[in-house]
Amino acid sequence: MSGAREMSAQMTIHVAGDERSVAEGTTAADLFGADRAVVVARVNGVLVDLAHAVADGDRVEPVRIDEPDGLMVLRHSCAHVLAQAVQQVNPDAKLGIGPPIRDGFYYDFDVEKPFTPEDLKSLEKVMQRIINEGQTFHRREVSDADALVELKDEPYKCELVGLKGGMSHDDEDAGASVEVGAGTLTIYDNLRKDGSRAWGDLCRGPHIPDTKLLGNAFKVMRSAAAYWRGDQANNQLQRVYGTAWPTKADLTAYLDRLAEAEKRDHRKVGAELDLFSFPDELGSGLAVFHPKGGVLKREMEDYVRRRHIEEGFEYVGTPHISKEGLFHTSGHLPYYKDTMFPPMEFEGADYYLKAMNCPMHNLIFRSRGRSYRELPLRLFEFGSVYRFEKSGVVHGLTRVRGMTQDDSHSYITPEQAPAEIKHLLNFCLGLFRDFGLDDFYLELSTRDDKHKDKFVGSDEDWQIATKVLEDACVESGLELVPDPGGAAFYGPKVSVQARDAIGRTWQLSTIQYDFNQPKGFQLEYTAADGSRQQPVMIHSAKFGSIERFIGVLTEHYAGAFPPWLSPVQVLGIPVADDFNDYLWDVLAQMKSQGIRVELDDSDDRFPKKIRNASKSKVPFILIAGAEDMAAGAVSFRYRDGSQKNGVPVAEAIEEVIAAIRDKRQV
RNA sequence: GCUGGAGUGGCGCAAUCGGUAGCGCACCUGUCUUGUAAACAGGUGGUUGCGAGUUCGAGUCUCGUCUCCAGCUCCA
Repeated sequence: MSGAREMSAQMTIHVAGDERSVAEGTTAADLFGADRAVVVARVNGVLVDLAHAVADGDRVEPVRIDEPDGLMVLRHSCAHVLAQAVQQVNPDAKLGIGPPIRDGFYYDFDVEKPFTPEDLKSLEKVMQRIINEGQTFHRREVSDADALVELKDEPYKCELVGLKGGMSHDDEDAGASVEVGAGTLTIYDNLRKDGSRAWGDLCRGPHIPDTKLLGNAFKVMRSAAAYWRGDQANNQLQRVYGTAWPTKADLTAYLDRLAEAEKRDHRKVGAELDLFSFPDELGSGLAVFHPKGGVLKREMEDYVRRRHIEEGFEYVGTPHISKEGLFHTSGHLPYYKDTMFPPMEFEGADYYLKAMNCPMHNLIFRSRGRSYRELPLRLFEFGSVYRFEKSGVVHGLTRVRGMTQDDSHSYITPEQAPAEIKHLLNFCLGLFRDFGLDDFYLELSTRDDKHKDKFVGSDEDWQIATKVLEDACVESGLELVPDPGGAAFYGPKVSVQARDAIGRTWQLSTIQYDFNQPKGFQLEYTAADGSRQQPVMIHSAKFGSIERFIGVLTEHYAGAFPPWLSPVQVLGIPVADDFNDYLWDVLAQMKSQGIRVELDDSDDRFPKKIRNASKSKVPFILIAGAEDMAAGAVSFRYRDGSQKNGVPVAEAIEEVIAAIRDKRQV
């Protein structure tokens, strides 16, 4: 190093776009170290430690702690501090992997006893001490053989060393790539101020220069079990989740966001607003809709049904159960049996609750000869399906065992596929906008080529289907995220993901290209030349499930639904009993025009009625007292607490009607 | 399904070392009722999720089971 300096050989590099001449041996820290907010560098597109020495011709950019890559590194380094803390408290804990994730990080450990909430609290204290020590991260290259010797007490790390090179995509997904990259193995040592080694971990890096940067803007969140390398067949490790941010204020803001999400939780809001419940007596994952939730559900269904018909769908109806043969033909019993409820046997046949509507729609298609002139033939219904979801995954309305799909099947010629998919995609997006969601991206789920046994159909069929879907996605201009291995057993799918009011994403629509069921059901139509041809079918559920969508909307609006969906649209509150009749007369006029109204004629005093009304989140509170009555008027109180007094009755009615008609939020 | 946590009136919570279940809201009754987030008084309601066990005695300890929560694995 000093030799190089003496020679003072110069080299040319590009720093954040500017060409600069620097001495050989210059590190990223030399270039950016003065700014503590710069935590790592990007050299020729690759993230490296600040201690990394740049080479002639390198393109070097600073990476700040608050940009996405910087946050990932910060969180990854925090995961190391957590692991150090765990091994300090429990030297027998074996290390799994510890990657950064969205908003935080986790680290997996093999420990005798799972972590208790108290353990997590004390771990946080130990972490804080490590951070306050100002330990520095140092990268050290090791050979595979040396690594295996050094890590002889870390069986999981050794396994990762053995995997290096032959790493599969699954492992990358599971975060293993954070520990070992494709190239030389590296170990990161944490050194104390006096230069002694506090801890070390097999890791690809890079890391922040020192632990001080973590400050007090981190938190250990929770622990849970996780399978080693994400495989149910492997050991369960104890995973500790944490979060880390550039500043304490960022951490607080994040915790506030979590609190906001909790406040919006549809299970909580649904109970508060008397929308739906999940009676134990029914069984797990089965919801009942109360009158107010019933209004919401009916409004949605009525609108969605009408829109389907306008878009060229035909409304059909099918039963909830069927003899097993049907689900053999469709492929569900061979490929999907675990997710179906066990059969009930009677009259010598096994009957299954349906998990999908498509087989029954196929029977409708097949009920008579079909002409090419009928295509696209689009069958649609609100189909009740039942799925035997594993007990641990059932969750509110978003993951249930009994649900209503707004399910349709388009029977088309292969040539019609691109146009039909585009049509469906636009239809879905339009529906979401009507419901107040307007931020989307697409996910393309394809077959996992390594597990072909989970999917039916030839390579060629899959290739064609995938290409058609992908083209439609690209053409939509929306962001497209690949999801390898996520396809249905009978074909690839596109799903529409929507972001809600607080930025969370939900999977809603799915559009699936299916060449298998037409084969299985021997569907055919007569082409123009008189030949018999096999149609392609496109499955599409716009909201996925009505139940889930109600859950999503409840959280999106935090229960304050736009007037057209609100169970009660106008709630009348008289200033005193004497105005009950006058106010009811106004409400009755609204009611006769289809507006959902209620009058609070309870014995409560006026302020209490206002409070109750506010908590119920009705969009329009209508107030009438002596002044209003004298003027033939009413007063509005809106959800934000604002007020509009002395509105002539006719005007008030028009205001409410317009808001409902325009599907406006108020 | 797996790991951990938790189930106490409709909802939110309390109950010390194991000593026989209490509060607020809601609900019911009565007296009230005049302009923007809680009038006052009284009252009803619980086999502490369910079933065993330990104990003189179990909300509390043990086992089983069901349900919920967090995550894993899956998925609309």
